[in-house]
Amino acid sequence: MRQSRLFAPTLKKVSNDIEVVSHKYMLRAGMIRQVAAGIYNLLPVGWKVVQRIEAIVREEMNRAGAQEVLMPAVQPAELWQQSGRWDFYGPELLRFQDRKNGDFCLGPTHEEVVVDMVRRDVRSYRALPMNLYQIQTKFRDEIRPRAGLMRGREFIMKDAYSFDVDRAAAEESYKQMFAAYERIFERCGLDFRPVEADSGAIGGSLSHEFQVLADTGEDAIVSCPDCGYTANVEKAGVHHRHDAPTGDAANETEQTLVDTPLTRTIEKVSAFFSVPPTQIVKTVLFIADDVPVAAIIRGDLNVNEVKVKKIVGAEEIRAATPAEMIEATGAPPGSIGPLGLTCRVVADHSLSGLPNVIVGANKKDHHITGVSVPRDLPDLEFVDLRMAADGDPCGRCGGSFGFFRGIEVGHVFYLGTKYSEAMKCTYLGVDGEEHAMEMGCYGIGITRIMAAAIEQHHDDYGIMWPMALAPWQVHIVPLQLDDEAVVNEAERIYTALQERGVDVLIDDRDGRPGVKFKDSDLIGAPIRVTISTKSLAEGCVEWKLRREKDREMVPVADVLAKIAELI
RNA sequence: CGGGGCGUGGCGCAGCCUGGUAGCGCGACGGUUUUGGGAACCGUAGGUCGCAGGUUCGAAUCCUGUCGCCCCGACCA
Repeated sequence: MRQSRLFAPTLKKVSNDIEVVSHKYMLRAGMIRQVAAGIYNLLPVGWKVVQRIEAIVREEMNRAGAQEVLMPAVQPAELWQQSGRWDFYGPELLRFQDRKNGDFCLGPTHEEVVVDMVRRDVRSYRALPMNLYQIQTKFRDEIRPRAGLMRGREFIMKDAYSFDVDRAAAEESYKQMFAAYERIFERCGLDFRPVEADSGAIGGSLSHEFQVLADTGEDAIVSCPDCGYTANVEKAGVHHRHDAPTGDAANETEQTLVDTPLTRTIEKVSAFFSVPPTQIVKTVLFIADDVPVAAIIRGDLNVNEVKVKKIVGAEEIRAATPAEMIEATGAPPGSIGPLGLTCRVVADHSLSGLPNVIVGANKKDHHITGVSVPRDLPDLEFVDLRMAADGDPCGRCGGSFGFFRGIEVGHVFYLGTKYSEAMKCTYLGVDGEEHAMEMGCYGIGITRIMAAAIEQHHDDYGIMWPMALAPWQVHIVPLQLDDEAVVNEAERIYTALQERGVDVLIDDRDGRPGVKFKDSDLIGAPIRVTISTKSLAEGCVEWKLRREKDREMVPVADVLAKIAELI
């Protein structure tokens, strides 16, 4: 590509409130431009990188035996009503009507459509297993899109769906996809971890996220250095060490009702009584499928909503509003507690056996001291409700969790028969009976990979593409365009590389060296070859790798071979 | 959905508090000189100040409403 013709409007500056590196550099390198909140144009450079990622994904998906299809972005409500998600999905699903007032939506995912496609034409166990994938534009009307392509409303996704005869076969498909994903992210040059994840609203029971390590990531992950257990904090099990004091009668004290004005938070209660947060019971009220549930935990810890949801077996869960708290407990936020509640109470292991704690009194601005958990709350069952944090004991082995942040670039789910049953996607088995197909679904955020790659590969000057994702592997930068020798040599290398199938960009613009170097660093091709009057006088060109500081003079005759070594 | 902020030539910003000629830097175009890390000079073009009302002799500036965008939190396959 000739840079004089390239539509890559590079910028020296972007607005001050663009903070995330990948967002900034994609704008500055002229890869993307915003159209609306969370909606972007991909300019030639950005699109080229997307195509690189897509090519890798296709190769590995095909290698894993999946078949590519293309499903529509616009989907009829009817299918979503069949799966039950038309009512369940909420405002993230962008709905609209056609001219005949028929209901439609823009697909945020494609379970419904793919199941419909398969159920129409796949009738026999002989056709299974089957794995169908597509690379397609998704739309999710996110509450708050942010950080450029990191969380857009419209984005490009690879989604795959596997169909199998039984659970064992489905798990085999899952494993194949898992392995394919490892190869894909490896080839993309990303430092990533597969982590155990909550399966969320999409359902199913077995689920892993592929997280790219980055401080700007939105997800929190804990990992145990001892046993290797790695999980999203939403899912991570926390070990219960039995280091809590036992409920000795000798330690037990009388309950006392205390007037505690202005103590709405654990910190304030802690300060009021001059006791550590570990001697306070934190009570959090949730509404699980319209029913209030109180979760209690030691004051220094946080309740994991997802764990509560699982324990009570709810479809949906949310924090209660202040009005709901008063209705359920008689007290506003800050004063609720576990004693005398009529709603269900679930307790974290951390409270087991505690003899002398402070709880909310379920009376505005009052707490009760001297509460003994074994004596006063004898019927509790203790479970793991704790939001995993840095240093917490690993749920598998009790080791100490490390904490890091990640960008979710892939997610694999085992779905079971959730959709196939709801939508009657069945096959005729060897036994001559109809069976619901066992499904899995597997997503990769293509545009998000591009953002994640930049998060991991950049410096103060711009992007440092991994070879596999680079829009161009080689950037040729001739400096003196009025020097025929310089131009000729640059053109010779340019043509030779093209003939060898190398993707190469030549800066044939008549500009000053500084401008060319800045743009080159910004766009981030891995190899830069600078050709100047000075270097040619020695029979050399200047060789510079984007990732490395040093430049090197390389004889003109050796350049092509040297490039071949790296590509 | 709660909190905060911003909409002024293509881009980045000042001006607003205290109403009275719309300004700076970059970019673009023409020219001269330049050419190893975002050049200098001369000249040119380009703005209904997000939109709609209101107050006023007069509104980018004050008031009301509205739309859009950004950030934090909550939310999220």
